[in-house]
Amino acid sequence: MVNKKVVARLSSYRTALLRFHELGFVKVFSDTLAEAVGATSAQVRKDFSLFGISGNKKGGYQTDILIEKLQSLLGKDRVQPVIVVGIGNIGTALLKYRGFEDEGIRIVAGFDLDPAKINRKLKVPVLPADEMQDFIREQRVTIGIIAVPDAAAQAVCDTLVAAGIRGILNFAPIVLRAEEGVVVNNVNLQNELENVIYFVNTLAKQIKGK
Amino acid sequence: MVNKKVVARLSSYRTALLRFHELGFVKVFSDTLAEAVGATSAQVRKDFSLFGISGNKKGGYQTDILIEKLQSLLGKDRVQPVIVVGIGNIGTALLKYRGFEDEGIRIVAGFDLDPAKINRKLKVPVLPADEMQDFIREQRVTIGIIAVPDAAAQAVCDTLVAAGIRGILNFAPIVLRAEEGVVVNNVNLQNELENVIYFVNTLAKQIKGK
DNA sequence: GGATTATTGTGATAAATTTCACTAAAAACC
DNA sequence: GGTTTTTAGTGAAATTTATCACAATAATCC
Repeated sequence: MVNKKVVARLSSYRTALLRFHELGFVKVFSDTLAEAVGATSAQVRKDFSLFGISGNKKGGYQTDILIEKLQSLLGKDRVQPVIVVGIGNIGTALLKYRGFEDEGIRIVAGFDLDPAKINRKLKVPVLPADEMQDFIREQRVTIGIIAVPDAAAQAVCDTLVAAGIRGILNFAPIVLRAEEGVVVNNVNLQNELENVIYFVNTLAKQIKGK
Repeated sequence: MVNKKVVARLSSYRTALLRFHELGFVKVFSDTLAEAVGATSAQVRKDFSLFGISGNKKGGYQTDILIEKLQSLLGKDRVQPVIVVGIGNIGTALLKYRGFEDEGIRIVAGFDLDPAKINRKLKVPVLPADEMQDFIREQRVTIGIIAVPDAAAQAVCDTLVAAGIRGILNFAPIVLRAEEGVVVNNVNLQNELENVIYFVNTLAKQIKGK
């Protein structure tokens, strides 16, 4: 069954494959790829099998074809417009990050309540929050990133969904409630850091899972 | 068995509990907490049981005591000094984020190769990369955040570990190799966003897992 | 062209994680 | 003080996820 973890591995395979391709690898084997992403070769093959991707007995997978298939699965064959709500520290980092452009992701605008943050002249403009819904509808944006304080996150989520957003990457440390059919993925950087601290303090070796 | 996922839930329980405490909740029940973090009540109890945390039949858990125990488990009873390597977009966001201070995490310095980024006058100074090892040793820092380009990440990792770093939060999209006993936690924001895009494109409802 | 080798694809198995469902105990009620 | 109610704690069961191990097959070698 396709779940978050498998899709995350798909992304990792793709990233690794782009490197291999750059290095001139015409074909790649499941165990090479496995090593590159920290998985087992059987898992790589099982994952591919799940998405109907097949290779060649003895010949491995042809790098460019494989990349092509992953691109398609991950929605890279068209540019995905994304907005960022909350132009604080993380929001700003995401707005400024130029690497997304090469990856089929275009941050098209940021939104904030604070008038001091508004700037329409930027390559990626920062607009007032009250223009957000119209913008989403007009530009047909379906993906949003929430990077506002936790107290505001649910309201922002509701507004986004009402305007047509179907997928949310949420950095606020709360569980967002959204109607069926809306994808919510939570990232909590403080939790991630606390995880490291926990395992360092308990002298564990490698973090299991993820 | 204690794994990354359980510890992540521990962090989430703690965050939710702080809110409950602020709202004046003296005690809290497993299903209240479960709802707040998007888990089941049985899971909350199992998790607590794993860490030897117990409540009261019918009475739930006393909020302040529970918070105290989680604080201790997550290393909040002493301030954890952390350094950030790579003062790009994410690195800058982490350096500037003031919220860590209240959470027992102190970003004590940033490091970068680019002389233009160096600034010793800041509240959190940004120092040249070649001062990093001495700094780590002198300040006895054990946790590091890697926010450098992927090509540089492994070298930074090696340097950090050689200087005494025991835990790494890695934002570079590669698998870091580190000796046994060094904790590595990988966060890949592009993957997280691609995950949302995938599930939106395949019309899925809620992301399973995580 | 037959034998050998390397690698995929996958059913079976194992391991990990979560949920179920029930017991026990404490509190509240009458 | 007994009865009822509520919730923790936890073995057992179910589900999910990952690994194993081997058959099938294509390339290579001799």
